[in-house]
Order: sequence, then structure tokens, then C-alpha cells
Amino acid sequence: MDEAPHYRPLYRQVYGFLVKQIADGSWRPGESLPSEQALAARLNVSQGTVRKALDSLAVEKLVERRQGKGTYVAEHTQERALFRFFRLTTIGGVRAIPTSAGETVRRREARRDEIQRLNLASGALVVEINRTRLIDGKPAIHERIILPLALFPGIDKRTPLPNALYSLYQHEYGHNIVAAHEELRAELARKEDARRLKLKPGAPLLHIDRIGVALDGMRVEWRTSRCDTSHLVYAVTLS
Amino acid sequence: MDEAPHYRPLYRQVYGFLVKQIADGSWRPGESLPSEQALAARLNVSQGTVRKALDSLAVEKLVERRQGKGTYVAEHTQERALFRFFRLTTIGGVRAIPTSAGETVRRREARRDEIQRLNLASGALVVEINRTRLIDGKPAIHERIILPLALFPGIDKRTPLPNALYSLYQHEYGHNIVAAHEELRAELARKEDARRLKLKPGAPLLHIDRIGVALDGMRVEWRTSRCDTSHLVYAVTLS
DNA sequence: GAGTGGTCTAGACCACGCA
DNA sequence: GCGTGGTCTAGACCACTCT
Repeated sequence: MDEAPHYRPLYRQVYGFLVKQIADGSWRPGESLPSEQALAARLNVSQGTVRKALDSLAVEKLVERRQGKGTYVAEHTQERALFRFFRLTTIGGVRAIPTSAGETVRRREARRDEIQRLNLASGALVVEINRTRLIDGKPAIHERIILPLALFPGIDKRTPLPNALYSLYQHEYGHNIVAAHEELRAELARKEDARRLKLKPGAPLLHIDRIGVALDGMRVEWRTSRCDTSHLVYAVTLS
Repeated sequence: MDEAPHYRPLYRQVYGFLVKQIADGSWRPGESLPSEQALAARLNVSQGTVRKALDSLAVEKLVERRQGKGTYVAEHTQERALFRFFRLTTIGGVRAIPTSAGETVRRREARRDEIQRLNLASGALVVEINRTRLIDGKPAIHERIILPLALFPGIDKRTPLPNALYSLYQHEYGHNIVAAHEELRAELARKEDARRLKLKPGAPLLHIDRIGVALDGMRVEWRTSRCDTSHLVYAVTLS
């Protein structure tokens, strides 16, 4: 007997309704939602039930709640978009701001591995972005970013791209990145790594493979980063 | 005016009380807490307030709640202790079970970096554990674990140590590891790495530096792992 | 059927931000 | 002073587990 759950609590239904509204853009990033009272009245449930749904949304960082003011659709501001999923810090533990250098953008047919990772149809078009990131003015990370063109029409014409791509995704294309699945390996610098990051071939590199997942569960971005960790570390707290 | 918060909500006070009881061992791992009703009566608050505190504890994985049964003090079972903070998977994404080989345990005075990382007094004694971990029978990870002897009296006499150390820490010493701060870098295999992991010197290694933090906030363990990531990846989901 | 946690409601009051 | 979210209470009923 492996049945689907026979029943969804009311607050989960309210939660689903709110997520849909946000995904649709009925309330835009940065805007405030109706008050708990107003939502409760509109949906014919008690305020406590709305509250429970909103609290879940806040935990998942889809909304922000401010006592005395209201509940706001969370926004990937430039600042936060840069750091929410960016785990690299200088060795003292300080976040250094990455800047871009040497950006190239082109569109082409998706390769087999890209089709698989991003759940694309064969023959789909993608945009490939290559850019080197500087920390304290020195090249430290090389990123290759693969985007399905269908989800980001015309993004290859928007050069130069902003520092914080996730903010662009959210505001211009409505794709709200809410989770990132990362896989890390140690590798050796190849010739092209050495050139881009001013290293010797054979130097150790941290290779990071990230799939960015949007609010609706779609895999929206594949990003591979190759990082010189002689002056940086990837810091994460597990709990 | 940088004042301390003027007031702590009731449910936070209840939360603090419960954490203290668990830390003290008043309820032992695996045992059930009193029911919400009973706690509410004992503490003179409403059941809803107790519930809110228990829900926080459940989110932080200090307790587990089972509908129809009760609320239980979370337990680092062998199984879960192994995997809760273990992010290495085989490339298909499957968790492989590590086994131990070549374990050495000795006690000595703490070195400067250990004193700093574990907040020790100078001259404090530590236990150093070195062991190589096998995945699918092949050496893949070398761990060096530093423990303050004061927190783990006699642990150096307990060889061979179990596979899941965190379970031992919790049940035998009352140190409940609830968070791990990890820092990752790519490095090259040195001669001793090469010997232990059957690699060539100069092969890439993932170096993981972990501080294990206990329930009371104490830094209880410093663990450095050096991993051959040719057949493994470090997988983590950011959100 | 008894006891547990889970959901839902209604209402009172508190803390905060703003005009 | 008003409206917002935050806390706290009391009580009803539901879903689950075990006896």
C-alpha cells in the first residue's frame, strides 16, 4: 500500500496557494503581501493557519517578515544574490567580493551532459558564459555557466552581465533560485586553468559543480567553478 | 544603546529549560520526554507554548517527534552518526560506508594551532587519532582527529575505536555534536598521503578541516580529512 | 479506548514601525 | 494611534500507535 497522502493540512494548502502566487509574480519581489488578517479573510481560514504557512515560507527564505511592517516577497538584492550561495571566503573567514574579468557569452546546441543535467530536450539551445572572477584584484575562480536559452531568452545579448546573476534571473526572467546542489572535487590545473588563473599546470584546484534549482523545482543553471584555494577556502556549516 | 534583549519569550525560556535538561542527561538519548500536557502542567504554561519550544528542538534535531507515540531525545545511532555530517558520496550519488584501517591513537601535549582551534589552555593534553578510511575496500580518506583529553578521559584506552565516533562521544562522554563547521581546500598529495592512500605524490586531494561543536557550544573535536576524490565527491545542498 | 502529537480556531495582549 | 507581525492561551477535533 504505497498511497499518496490522503490529506493535506489546511496550512499546506495555503502554503501552496502562496507559493503559486509568488511564482506567478502576482506579488513581485520586494513587494509586501496582504496582511495575515486580509489573507485569512480572503481564504476563509483563521489567522493562525495563515501564520503557519507564512512562517514556513519565511524559513525557506521565500518571504521576509518584519514585525510592525509586513511580509515581503524575498528579493535577491545584488548584495545577497552574490553571497547566498557563495561559500568561498578568504582564509581569515572574511567574505571577499568577487569581480568579473574576461567574460565571454555564446549560444550553441546543448551537449549530452548538459541535456542530462538540466533535463533538456535533445537539440535544445543553451547559453554558455565563461568568466574569470577576481578576489582582491587577483584571478581566483573561473566559472563556466550553462543556461537553457528557452528559459533566458536574449540573455546572450545582455553583455556585460551583472556581477550578481541570480538577481538578474529573478527580476528579468522570473526564475527564483532557491536551492543549489553542489558537488566538490579536487583536481589539477590544466593548461587553460593555468592561463586563466595565472597558476602552474598541476597546481591543485577546487572543482565545484552546481545545479541551481528554481522555486518550481526546475533545474535552471549548471555552473562549474574552478577555484585556486591557496588564498581561499570553501566554508560551510553542517547541522 | 546596545542593550541585551529586554525580554525573552516564554517559549524560548521553555526551550532553554529543555536544552538544559537534555544536556544534563536528565532524559537520556533515545528516551521519551514527558508529554506536552505534562510539561505544560509542570512549567505552568500552556500546551501551545511547550509545543512551540519542542518544535524548535525538533528542527534542530535535538529531539524527534512521533505522532501517536511521543517526543524522544535524538540519538546518534551508529547509522546516523556516520552520515549526518559525512558529505562524501560515490559519484553516482550513493553513500558508501566507510570502514577503518590502520588506526593509531596517542596522547600528547596540544600544539599551538590545536590550542587555538579548540580553545584550550596552553599545556592541555589532547588525544590524536589517525586512521585511514576505506570505501568499497579501497583507501580513500585519511583522518586526523584531535580531542581534548579533559573532555574524553581514557578515550585513548578504548581501542579499537568504533566506526561512528559521534555515537561514542554522545553515549559515553555526554558530548552531543550538533554542528560542524567545515573548510575545504584543494591540495596536492604529499609523500605520506601517497603512502596512506596508495596515490602518487602530487595527486589532487580534497582537504577538509572540521570543528565539531557540541550542544553547549563547546568546540569538542578538530578533524582534518584528506580525501582522494577521483571516485568520491563532496555533496552539499545550499538553501 | 486511552494517550500521544498534529491541526485549527478565536481571542487577548505585546512589541514594533510609522505617520 | 493605528496597523503590522509576535506571543500566549484555551479548547475542540483529527491522525496515529499501542494495548
